[in-house]
Amino acid sequence: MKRQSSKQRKRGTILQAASALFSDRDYHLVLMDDVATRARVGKGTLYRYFPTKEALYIATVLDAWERVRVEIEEVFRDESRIGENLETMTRRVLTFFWPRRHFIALLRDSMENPEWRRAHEAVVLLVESELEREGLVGSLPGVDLRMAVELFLGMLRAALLYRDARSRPETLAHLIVKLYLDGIRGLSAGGPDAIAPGAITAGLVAAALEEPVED
Amino acid sequence: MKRQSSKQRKRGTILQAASALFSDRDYHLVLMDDVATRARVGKGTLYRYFPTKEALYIATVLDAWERVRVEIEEVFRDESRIGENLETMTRRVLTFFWPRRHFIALLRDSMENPEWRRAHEAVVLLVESELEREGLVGSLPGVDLRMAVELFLGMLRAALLYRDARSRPETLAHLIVKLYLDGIRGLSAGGPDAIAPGAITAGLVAAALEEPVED
Amino acid sequence: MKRQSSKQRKRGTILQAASALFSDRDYHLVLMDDVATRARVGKGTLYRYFPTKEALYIATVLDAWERVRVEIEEVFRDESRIGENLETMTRRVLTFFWPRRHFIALLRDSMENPEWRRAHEAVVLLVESELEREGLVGSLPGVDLRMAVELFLGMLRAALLYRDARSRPETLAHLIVKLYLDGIRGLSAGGPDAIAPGAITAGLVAAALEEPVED
Amino acid sequence: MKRQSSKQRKRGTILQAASALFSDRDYHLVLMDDVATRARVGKGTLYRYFPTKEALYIATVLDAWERVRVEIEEVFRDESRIGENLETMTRRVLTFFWPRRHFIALLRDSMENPEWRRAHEAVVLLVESELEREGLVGSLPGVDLRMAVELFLGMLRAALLYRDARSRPETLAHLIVKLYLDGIRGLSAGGPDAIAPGAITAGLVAAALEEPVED
DNA sequence: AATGAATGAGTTTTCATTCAT
DNA sequence: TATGAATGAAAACTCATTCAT
Repeated sequence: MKRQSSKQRKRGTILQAASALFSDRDYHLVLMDDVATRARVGKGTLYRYFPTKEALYIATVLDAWERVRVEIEEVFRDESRIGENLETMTRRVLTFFWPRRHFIALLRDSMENPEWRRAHEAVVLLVESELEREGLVGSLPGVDLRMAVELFLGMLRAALLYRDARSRPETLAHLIVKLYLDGIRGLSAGGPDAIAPGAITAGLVAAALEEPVED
Repeated sequence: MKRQSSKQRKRGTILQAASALFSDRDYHLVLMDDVATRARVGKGTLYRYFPTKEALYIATVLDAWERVRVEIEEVFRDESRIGENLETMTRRVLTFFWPRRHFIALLRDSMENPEWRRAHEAVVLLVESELEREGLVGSLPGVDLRMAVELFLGMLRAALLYRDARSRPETLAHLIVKLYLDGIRGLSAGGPDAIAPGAITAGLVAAALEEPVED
Repeated sequence: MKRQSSKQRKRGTILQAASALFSDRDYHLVLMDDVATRARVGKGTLYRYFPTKEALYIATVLDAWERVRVEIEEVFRDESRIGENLETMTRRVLTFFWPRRHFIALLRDSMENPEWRRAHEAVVLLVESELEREGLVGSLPGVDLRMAVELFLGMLRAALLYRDARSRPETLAHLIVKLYLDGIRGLSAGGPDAIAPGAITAGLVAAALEEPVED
Repeated sequence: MKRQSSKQRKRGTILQAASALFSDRDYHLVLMDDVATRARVGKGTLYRYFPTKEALYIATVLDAWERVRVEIEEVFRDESRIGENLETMTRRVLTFFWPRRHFIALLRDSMENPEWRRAHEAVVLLVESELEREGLVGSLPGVDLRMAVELFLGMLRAALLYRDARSRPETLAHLIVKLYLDGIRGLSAGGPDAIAPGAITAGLVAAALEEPVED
């Protein structure tokens, strides 16, 4: 059962090489030659496993999301008390990405490609379900649950991208989760007033709109 | 009101064309020909103002950051009560970027280039000083002020990237600021306990470390 | 009579700037911008005096040959005893080009352009007539006078191109002229035997010819 | 007879194509596309063997010098009587270049590039050693051996560049060598007087010096 | 099945020439 | 008449993809 076919194993090797490269530098700075060299296969072999460079890239990103999903799912499988799961997951994700700093770059443009969107969605849903299970956001007036999760993930990304030498994944995980949960609780306590949009200067909106969007 | 030299005006025209293109698609999918066509100048003219394509790109990103900084600075110039400024700023930034959705892509990898890092830093410092002025984070035990700001910006980015058709900048601004401020206040109230890192499975860390970072 | 029109003066200025540049580096490394800058005129002005870059280059080379011709002619105008004139001329030419080392580069490809060929020819004829007047080569059996002159000029070029720090124009002039005249005298003394071509290995010629000339 | 690796053979093919083109027209008039077409390889292949156009050009010139050196060395390997070798070599070089008239253009600016200078030097040394072996120039008072060789090569170049339809390599070889050797012998017979520089008009030197070198 | 040499379409960049001021 | 900003045709070079071995 565990034995992968030699084919699958080589595919994995290539994917791993591509991951390392794509998360380190921009798509167009990674040459197929580089991938082949790193994976220790001939360049032609790459094309036996992935029809184009883009296909390889897409597979790489999907694979990255999948790893995150698995990482998170594992945590959520065991039942614990509220708040505990979220922090464990956060800690785990941060720890996983800690030595793969640039790996996060692969998770960025997730909306462009339908497959990526789906992979991103899967993670969002997972976190969403957890938040709901913990009774945190379900009843918030006017708050979009999906967006609430995205905000949370946004903080995770920021933490990974802008951490400094003294940062520790555990400390950051605790910080982020506490901040987030307290914030969320504040929202639900705030009542209808909480979502009052606040007056916005008509002029500002007008200005923003009159300037041609596309240029 | 201030008359710009013809030179500055043309530079601006080119920058605007480049912005539109670079925020719509990837660097390598934007041809200098495209920029020239859009800016309605000859290709050679591009090179009179920017020595290379990369220089043009860098200038474009710097310009984007500068616009954001100006946007924010304007708000922070007038004194108001706590929370008000932050929300106004957030609303303003969101509104500014609302019709320039992909523009945010330009602000991403800000750490790669020293100039970008500096531009990013300038914005972070601005927000930081505001948070401090409002007495929000200065006294937080164990919380890195810089990181606190990055987390906030991370939510802003997420909001812009993953907003849906029903999202409104004002609503999101209110949501984010409330969540953030409540969370921050919770942290300062939490005391030393708040930053207890929480036990982390030794195995997890070990696993993360033993796996070659580079793969 | 001496007053040149302002037009002629400016033409001269441009030509001088072009000379300095073209003799220092290859044609395609000299930009019209450089010439304009050096001549302290606008780029457009260049085109009022020379229709194209190539025309400017051609004029530059012609001008260089003309300077050499004038230099030589002056010497040949006054009558002296045999050998004296040739050495004086040689000394003069070497001295003239001494500080203009690369200038000689301008005089190279003289066969390509009909005007250059004519200018080159004029100098050759001048030297030729001098050699003949001195009774040196006129009666040589089987020796092409024209070629005899070219061989002499070939040594001049070599002297200028490959001189070293210790070389002095006067010493070289003396050396070259003495070597040349003694050589020439030897030829005329040698009799018909002197020009027996010497057997050439048939194989060598064959080999040279069978290899496609154009490759 | 010696089987070259396919790699070396293709390199040779490219070099040959480049030679033909570069000796026919100026560097900048030879397009990499032309070279590729003539060598019957794809443009990319050119760059697999030579990193830049300039590198290809440099290699072409080096190759030309190398051919000449080999040509000369072969002659000098067998011992013969004085004067014989020099004429044989000259004949051989002239014969070799006879159908490759423009090829000589490749050997021109040999001082610019250190590698070229070395290649040029190698040929000079070869001839130099032959002259010395024949006891021709070693004892010349005040005559720079190196320069003596350069003068000789200067005549060779002139012969190739300015030959006409009736010229024959054997005749020219005989002429040049006789002229040269008689001249050289005259020098050694001339005694110290021979190198008296001859008075030079102070005014001329002054004029040469005062005129800005750079114009 | 695996390889890596060969390919050429596609890009950036240069610079002689023009022309509005 | 003189200028130099603007232009775009032309040229070097790259790299994903193919295919003979």
